Amino acid sequence: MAAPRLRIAPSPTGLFHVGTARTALFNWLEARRTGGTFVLRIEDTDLGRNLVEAADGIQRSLEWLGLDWDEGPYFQSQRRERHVAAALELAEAGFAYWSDPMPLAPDGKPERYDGRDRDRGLDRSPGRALRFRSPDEGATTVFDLIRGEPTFPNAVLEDFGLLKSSGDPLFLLANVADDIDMAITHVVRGEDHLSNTPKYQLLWAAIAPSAPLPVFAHLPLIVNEKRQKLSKRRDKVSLEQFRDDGYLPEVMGNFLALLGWSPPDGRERFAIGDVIKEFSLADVLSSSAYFDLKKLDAFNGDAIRELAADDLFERITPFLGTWDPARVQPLLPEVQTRVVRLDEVAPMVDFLYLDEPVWDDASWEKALRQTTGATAALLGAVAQGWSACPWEAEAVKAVVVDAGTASGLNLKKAQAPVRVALTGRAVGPPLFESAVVLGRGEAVRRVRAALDRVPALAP
RNA sequence: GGCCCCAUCGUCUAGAGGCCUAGGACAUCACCCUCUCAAGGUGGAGGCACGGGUUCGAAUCCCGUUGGGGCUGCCA
Repeated sequence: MAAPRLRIAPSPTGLFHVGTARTALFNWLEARRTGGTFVLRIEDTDLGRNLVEAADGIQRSLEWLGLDWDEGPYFQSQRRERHVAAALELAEAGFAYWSDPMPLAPDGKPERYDGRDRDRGLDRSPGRALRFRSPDEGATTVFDLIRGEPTFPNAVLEDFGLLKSSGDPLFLLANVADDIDMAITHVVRGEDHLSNTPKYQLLWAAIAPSAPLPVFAHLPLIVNEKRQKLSKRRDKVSLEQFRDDGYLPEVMGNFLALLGWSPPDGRERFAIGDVIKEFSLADVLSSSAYFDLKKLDAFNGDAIRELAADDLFERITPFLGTWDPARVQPLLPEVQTRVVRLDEVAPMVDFLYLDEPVWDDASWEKALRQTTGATAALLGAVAQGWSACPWEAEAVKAVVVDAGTASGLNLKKAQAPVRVALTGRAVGPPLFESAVVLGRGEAVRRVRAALDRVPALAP
């Protein structure tokens, strides 16, 4: 048997959908496992909805995930003539017929087509669309690696459109014609296409009766918490968004692979490249999968913690914007166990870069309560101690411990106002390491500045 | 409405008739550790939608019910 040919065929109508990413991944895995060919085809037939930058976004997203393609990108819009020619041949052969627009319903949309033009023998003319004449009898069976052999009565298939009244090709026509021309052998796509597949097969047989039909694999849908297909309108679905939020590409690939499939040995954490040999479309589950952000976060946090220091440094740099990453580098090991996403780093260490920390009043009030009337004495002692002690974490800590003891406060309480003084917040990376990185001068200055904010008449 | 698909802890899943007293992961709860917050460690709670069959034996096979979803566009 000839080497398989698979394709990912996204439409450039917006950001890259995670569902498309998962479909691309499974196509890629199957292509790589079998030594087949992975084709990228941009389905931009709907000129009105295309976004020029989206096609580029598709390619960059695939690259980001590490999914390389062997052919393409092909652009469907550039194959318009071939699609139209195929459609006209279909009309000529009686597989399709011309049809007038349907009257508008009260809601302003055209009514559902009822087959009224089937036998009118209308000519091709401006304003008329071309429709496929679906068989009235018989049934069409789809051979699906994941779902078995669903069979559809042909009578329920509507006479779907091939060409718009503008003359432009529609999805099914372009999709099938291209799959024929590109000799696609495996159509791996979302389950939402399953119901369209009998139409796909009928069209294929009409255009290229001698070409063997591809084998199908309809992947389970990725759904939201309401178990509905992920939608761009209500759900967070763009890969670009996940990238910008600081999810690691290898984690996204790993997580997406687990939606509907798992390696035979049951392990959950893996690189997609390591799982090629174990992958099998036949092992893909058939029930829909919820996209669980919590689990993605857990995976991402784990992966961040496993990063080597220099790797982490490189990955964090773009998330710091204009800030010099070298400044935070000494604190990175402490930051590493505290972030789940890369975009959490900047707000966690902003105090190192800003002239004044972002002051959180609630944190300060809480710190004052923990130290009651001793805040001023405590901060005074810390400022004095820090001015003279060796500038390393242990010594810096000892100063706070001693200052606390002198005020009758344990370290847990004593560190609170000091932390707010330095970082502006009640939570953050370990205080003493942070102080060391901040620098003696600035640290002491901030403690003194905080001293001025202690209420004169403490409760 | 019609057609099609689906159904194991809250979630992702393991499970292809006896290995199941249903395993793992995330989430959750408790405890330990602890300068905040994390991380880490230990332990706990939690599921085969329901009803019929088939079988010596069913989470696994069959039928039905219920529930959920998809498609039904001159979108893809």
